[in-house]
Amino acid sequence: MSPPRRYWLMKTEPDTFSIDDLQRVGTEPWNGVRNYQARNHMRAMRPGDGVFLYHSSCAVPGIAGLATVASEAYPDPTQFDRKSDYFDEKSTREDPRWSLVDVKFDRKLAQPITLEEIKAHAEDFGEEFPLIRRGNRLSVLPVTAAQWKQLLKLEKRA
DNA sequence: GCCAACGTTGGC
DNA sequence: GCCAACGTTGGC
Repeated sequence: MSPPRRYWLMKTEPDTFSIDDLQRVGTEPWNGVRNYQARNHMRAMRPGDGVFLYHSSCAVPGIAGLATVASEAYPDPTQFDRKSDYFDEKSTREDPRWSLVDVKFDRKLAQPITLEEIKAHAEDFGEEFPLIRRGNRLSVLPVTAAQWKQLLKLEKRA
């Protein structure tokens, strides 16, 4: 029996890598995550899991599109690359510290589900929803099936 | 193991 | 650009 599909939210800065970039490349190895909690969430991902792609640090922060987890977690190659910004001299190939998954483009939302809208419906998501907790900085976070459904209801169809 | 200093994130 | 919140580092 296959495990149930799970859901996640992954942040990206659109100036660096946006939903349009993901659409263009199709599938992207989600490298550069250097936070243990976020890493652990990626290690829990399974191919087929649903992903909200969230644009942060931009004019209108919010969910910009949908994607799918396209691989199991595997070692992030940039941790071994001296020339990479994500190089980690303390990581070894025998015991890699950082993991990533491949993320596959699903669709771009006609209009983003903005952080403002999400906050306005905060009561639908419960107190536990990390995205709208004060000072949240986690770049990869779990979304429950109920939250996934509720959030999609906020989408304005074209 | 505590905690101050520091760096980063991310909304505004 | 500001600043609050948070994670990490390193001295003790």
